[in-house]
Amino acid sequence: MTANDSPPEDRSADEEPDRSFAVDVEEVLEDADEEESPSQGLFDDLLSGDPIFENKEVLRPSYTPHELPHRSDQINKMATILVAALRGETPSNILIYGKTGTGKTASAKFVSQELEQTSKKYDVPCEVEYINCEVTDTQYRVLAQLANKFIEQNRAHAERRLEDLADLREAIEEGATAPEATPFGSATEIDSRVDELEEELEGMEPVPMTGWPTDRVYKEFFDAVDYRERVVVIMLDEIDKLVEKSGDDTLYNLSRMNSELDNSRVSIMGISNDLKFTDFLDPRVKSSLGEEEIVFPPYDANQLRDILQHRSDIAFEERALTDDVIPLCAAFAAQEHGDARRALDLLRTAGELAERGQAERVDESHVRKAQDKIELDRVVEVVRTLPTQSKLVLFSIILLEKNGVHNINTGEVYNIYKRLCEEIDADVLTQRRVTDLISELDMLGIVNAIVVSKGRYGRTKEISLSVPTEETEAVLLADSRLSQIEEIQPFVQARFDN
DNA sequence: TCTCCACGGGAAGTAGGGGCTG
DNA sequence: CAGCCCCTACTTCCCGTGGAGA
Repeated sequence: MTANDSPPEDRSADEEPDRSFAVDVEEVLEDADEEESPSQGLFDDLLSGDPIFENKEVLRPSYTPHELPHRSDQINKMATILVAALRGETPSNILIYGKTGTGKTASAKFVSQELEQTSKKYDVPCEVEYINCEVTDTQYRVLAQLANKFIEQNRAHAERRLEDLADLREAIEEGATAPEATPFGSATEIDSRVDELEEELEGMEPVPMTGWPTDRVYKEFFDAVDYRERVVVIMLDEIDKLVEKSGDDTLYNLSRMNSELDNSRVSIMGISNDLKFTDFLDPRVKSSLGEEEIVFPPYDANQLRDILQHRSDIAFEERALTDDVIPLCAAFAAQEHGDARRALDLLRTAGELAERGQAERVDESHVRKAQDKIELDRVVEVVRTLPTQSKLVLFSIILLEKNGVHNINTGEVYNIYKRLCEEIDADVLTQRRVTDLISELDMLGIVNAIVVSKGRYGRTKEISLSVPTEETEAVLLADSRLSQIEEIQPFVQARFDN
């Protein structure tokens, strides 16, 4: 991962139709053994049926809709605050709260797009930078990423100026007298300006992703922002993750920047899933960051229905859905705390299942199947990408569960875990560490661990699996290291009998 | 009522890998 | 190269703690 590999131009290419076709091919091949193979070509059958989707992209989470039903209040409030940027003033910092899938990010992105467009229209320098703090979760990385974005922009800016100057220079050389209006009357003045710019360009080297002291990165970022006059809105998505992992230093630094900047103004827009995260903040940061607060309440089933209806009109062919599909998706998602992302996912998956099953229309059964599939996919993905040590811990829990032990406690898990480690020759972690791993599994929703006190017999976590045993075990055993366990399983089991 | 189990969980420290500067 | 710095993954140390049973 290098710092300067973010060419945003690729996006349009990504969205070309043949890409989604490519995905479909994979899915078809994957399922080829399940379906009756037709006598004709592999694809003929699939193409011959009525298509269900008209534009599947609309249902993906990456899609930013042009209209966000039931969010106009929040959007208007954001716009009223951010309009200050277009007047060249510093907008108040904004904190946006709301659970996942309540349209926070979509609304914020929508508003920032509008803001940037309007700023171009009126030629006011105003930029929005989006950072997802779940990915970029340390002060260093946030600063480095911001610094690099601005450095890149500044480079582009300086390069444009250079081109302009070159044009001017050429014009002068061709004999035309430079217009009085230009500040660079003579060729020599242009040359010295060119030299200056080239020197500036030399200084604009990207910040490495690791290695520098943080204050140096901060300085670099600071200079890059202050390079020219503008208002910068920094959008920190999942800001609670950042605070949780690396404290409030980043926010403190960012919020006091304005007092030191000469040319530009910075405004922070924080987006958080967690209503209480400001409790951990320094009071100064808290008050400056929370100048304006906007809450996104969860959608209820009716609102979800509107949203789904809205998108499905674009996404699906006419009459591709039976009447009960959208209400059912909405109801399922409303149970999951009004998560619109989940609702859209459900609808898309249901559509895909119908398409694969070559059904003419999407109906209720597809939605139910989709619900199961999404849950299983999530679990499989999470388990598959677990580090080996966590896999071993999880495997220990599964072994215990399979042997009829319920309300498993930490000690039992640790004993089995130790045996497993010896068998596959892995490092044995301390019990302290293993409890942390169990807590992590709990947070991922793979196991359910509650702390209970058994009086005389101590205090422990009671652990139970919250995912299907067989499927999870299969995923674990697919790991190259864990697969060695398969043969020693009877041995481990024998330990229980004594 | 008091004890004391079997851990939970906070804090601080360490090792090792990556990367920079001079 | 040494001397920094940062990050992750872990260890060590240690101070709780809810409640069954003496």
